[in-house]
Amino acid sequence: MYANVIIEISIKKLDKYFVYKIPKELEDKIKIGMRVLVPFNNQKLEGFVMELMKEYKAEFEIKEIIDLVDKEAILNSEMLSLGKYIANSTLCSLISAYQTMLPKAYKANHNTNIAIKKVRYLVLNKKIKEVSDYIENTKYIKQQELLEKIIIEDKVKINSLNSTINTLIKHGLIRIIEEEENRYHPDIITTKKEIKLNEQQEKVTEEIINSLENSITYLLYGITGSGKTEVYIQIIKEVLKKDKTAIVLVPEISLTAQIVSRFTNQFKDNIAILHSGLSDGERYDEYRKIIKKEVKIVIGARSAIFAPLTNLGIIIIDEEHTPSYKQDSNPRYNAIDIAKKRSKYHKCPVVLGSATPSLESFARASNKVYKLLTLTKRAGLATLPKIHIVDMKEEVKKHNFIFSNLLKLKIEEKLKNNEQVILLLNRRGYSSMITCQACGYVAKCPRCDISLTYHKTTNTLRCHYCGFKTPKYDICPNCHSNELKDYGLGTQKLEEEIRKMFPTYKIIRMDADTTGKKGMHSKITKEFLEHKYDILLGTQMIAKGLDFPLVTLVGVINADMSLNIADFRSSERTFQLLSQVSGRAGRAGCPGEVIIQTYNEKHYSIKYAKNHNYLGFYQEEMKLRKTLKYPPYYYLVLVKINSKDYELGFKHAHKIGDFLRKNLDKNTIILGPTMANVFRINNIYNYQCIIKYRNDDNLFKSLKTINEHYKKENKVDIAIDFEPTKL
DNA sequence: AGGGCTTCCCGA
DNA sequence: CGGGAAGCCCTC
Repeated sequence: MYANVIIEISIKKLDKYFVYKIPKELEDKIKIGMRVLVPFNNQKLEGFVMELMKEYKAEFEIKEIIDLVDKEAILNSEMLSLGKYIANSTLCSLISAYQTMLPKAYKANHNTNIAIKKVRYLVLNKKIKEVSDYIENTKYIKQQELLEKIIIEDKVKINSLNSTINTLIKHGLIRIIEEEENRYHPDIITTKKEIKLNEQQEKVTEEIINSLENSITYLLYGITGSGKTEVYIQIIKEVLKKDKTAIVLVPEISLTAQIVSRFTNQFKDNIAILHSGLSDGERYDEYRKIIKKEVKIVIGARSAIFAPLTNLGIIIIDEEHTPSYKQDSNPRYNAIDIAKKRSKYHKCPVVLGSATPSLESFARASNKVYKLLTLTKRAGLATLPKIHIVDMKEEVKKHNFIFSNLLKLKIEEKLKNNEQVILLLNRRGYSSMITCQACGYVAKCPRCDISLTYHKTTNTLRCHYCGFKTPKYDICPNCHSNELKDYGLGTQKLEEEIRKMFPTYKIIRMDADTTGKKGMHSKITKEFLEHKYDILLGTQMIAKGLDFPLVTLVGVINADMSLNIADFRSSERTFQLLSQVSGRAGRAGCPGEVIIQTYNEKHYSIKYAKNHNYLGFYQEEMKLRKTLKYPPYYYLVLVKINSKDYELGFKHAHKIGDFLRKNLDKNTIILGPTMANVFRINNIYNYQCIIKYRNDDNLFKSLKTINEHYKKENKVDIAIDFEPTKL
């Protein structure tokens, strides 16, 4: 017998089947989806068995499989076909598709030693009666204590042996057992008891429950605080009753103790949790719970969509508009896509939930591709917060550069009432750039076309693209004057300013720099929730999914930052961000207020956010998308052409542009090649073509041809991104 | 990816 | 002439 195997090297050139002979003794053990150890060009490598064949004729020498890696296949048939679907639809290598579907513990050459953690316990080896007799007759207190402890607790965990234990074992009174241990124990906060659903929630839940056997995609559009999570929980309860399983996806950043607790309070240990905060070992343990069918619910970030649950009954994707559901590196898959694929396989519904659905999703709901369900009322007694817009152009005249009078006033007021405040500023670091007042010099990254950000806490200048850092200097390297000045506002400077303004209050900053270490994110949110701080300031990571009952004021320091990004989605992103962060204010009964500071107070995404008017925003933005020929009216493909060699990149970018123009439909629009937004990153030059199309039969075939062609090219790298999240 | 083989460049 | 870096090829 022979096997077609894919090799665990994720390189475009090796993206094909290799044939191996199966040794006689492995013939009845080997299965498709198993990992095998094979000889490959003087190396021993791992690979996946993709096909089994009785005969194979070849003009090259066929080598033998060395051994099986697992006893069972680690890719079941659904996963096998999902991987092929990803490879085919995103034009990535098959092996990289499987690698993203599996936890690191199943990958070859994962240098870390991820083993199953075993813990030793002491248990009784004799009847309690005999042990009790022994306790009464022995004179050793240590032995008595230990035996009593075992009697009470059934089993006692030990790290090492000692003479007490050894003696008792020798007497046959106790013995050691080994058990597998799960490393991950999420922080559990006991949350409010089960809330009674309001009429709307009831109706929505019922609608979904009534068609749990169908592969339908629902768009659950529910304003912030309308109790979407409660609806999810009710649906899952129903799914479990049918002995089926559930996947819940949430954005990475909101996968904190808070949301997890909502589910664990309800479903106890019937849940596996998968997110990037876990160590490889913890992740392995969580994953094994799924394989061993110990859990029926999986909650996780993007890649949890691949959880190998069988008999899926529902897939829920919360905050469906979040761009992070699309992976923006190699297998450029979209978790929502995968969800739909799995929903077809399992004949179960997908629920996409959001307070600010993506235009694509809402348009699909309007066209009846998705079934629209709405929640328009906030759960409980909460009302929507009042939103004030502050025109910063006027404030600047009063020399208020960071805080408007109104914001200052309101912060004081809330703090005096012993309430909490959240401030959003979507830029980390201290200031956005360093320039010389004398000669106009701007500090730039030597490897990228981007100016360096000053980080005061480490006194360094950093590049937010490639990670380059250099100590801050006070003398201009160009004209040697000492007139270097920093411009722009980052979270570090904001923190400094607030501390100056409110020295007696406790302030905490949350951004990529303060949450770098494992567990910091949940630590900060937990402590803020416990009111150990009065003000939380941070980047957009504070905007999502968190629920702080004492927060009555949310301030957006500069709403223009996300507006000024050159991307056709910047208005949509701004509207979503403002709506999300506004939702943080005034949840549990006490009314909330939001202050948005901006230089574009007339901009429609700010105006509609002020009035909590999603539909108004949707309609206005859709008009624009239509005239500008952007999604949802057109589909997009981004073709990136990268090279270390400026000239070569240019040449190939044009070659690709010409090829596309020659081969694609005449109604398809091809933009470029142009230099990418940031042309040079880490000394690599980035060119791009953008394709806009509605339907084009030649498109996929042509892109595939390009992709195949550049597998062989070493000096130019291309990446094809279907439905990119940013341009 | 990574190892082996060829090519090419330069010098105490 | 020789060593070492750089480029190129192959992998069932």
